[in-house]
Amino acid sequence: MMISTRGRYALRVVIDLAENKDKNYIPLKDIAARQDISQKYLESIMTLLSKNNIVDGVHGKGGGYRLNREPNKYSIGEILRITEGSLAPVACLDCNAKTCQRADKCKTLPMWKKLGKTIEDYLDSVSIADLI
Amino acid sequence: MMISTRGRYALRVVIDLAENKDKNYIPLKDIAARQDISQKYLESIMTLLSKNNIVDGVHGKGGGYRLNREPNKYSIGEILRITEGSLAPVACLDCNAKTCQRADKCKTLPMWKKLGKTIEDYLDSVSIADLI
DNA sequence: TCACAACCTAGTTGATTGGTGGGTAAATAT
DNA sequence: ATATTTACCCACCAATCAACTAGGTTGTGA
Repeated sequence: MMISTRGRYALRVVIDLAENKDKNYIPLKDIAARQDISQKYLESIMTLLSKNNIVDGVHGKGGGYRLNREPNKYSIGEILRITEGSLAPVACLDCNAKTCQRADKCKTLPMWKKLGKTIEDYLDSVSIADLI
Repeated sequence: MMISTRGRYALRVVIDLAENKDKNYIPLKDIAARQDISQKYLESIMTLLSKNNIVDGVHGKGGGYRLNREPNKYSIGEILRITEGSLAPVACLDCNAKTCQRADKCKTLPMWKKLGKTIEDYLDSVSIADLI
């Protein structure tokens, strides 16, 4: 299992925001209700998305969240990389992994790298607009 | 992170056995030493591989493990599917997952399916012989 | 019958997942 | 002003899993 609920929920939220981008600033309560996801849990995900400039959040009455780009400007890969931390299929490929001392003679490393690139290429090639 | 040490170690063991397939029945002790992996931990992995007909194991003196096919007859996907249980990138795609009631209207499911197929296709296209 | 090696069962430790609870800060409506 | 609404922040928690470890049992060859 590679992608946890954090990443999957984040995608669903961004899609939800994209589908409602005419009415700007949507309160989290509405999204949580529509998507049937715990509002409290979504909060932590939205903070991540907000801090990483995926959405804009506005406090107070009439506030909520809004996309800051057109849906076709979001790739799935970008959102998942933020919420999942990394898309690497094995620990050895994680950017902040200490380099394995077997790396130079490792028979499997090139295969893992190619797998990783295959995954990233696919996820970067699909946009939120493609999913609506 | 998708592939754990179980799957990665399993691949390294099979590669090790493939590289030493002339001298048949190699004790786990030797493999563990060469690969610098805890012998005890490897035991549980080997039992999996043995039960799933990836290797043949023989008890007693002169015993050990041996591949039961040519290296090019093992795909990476087959070995990982056994050791990891599933290669599905999300829980929704796991074969023994209860089908989500949102599935029919889920905007992301087709994308996950395509990602899953991309991953499986790649891993099934590479054989152990390709890694030696 | 001894040594060797696979196989079996049952822990343990630490991290991660998927949350919950209880606030504070900012913006708007009244 | 004040109440209400909303994002945002911090700490905690239960369950699960990963990655081992310990100790024993069974089968095999010399």
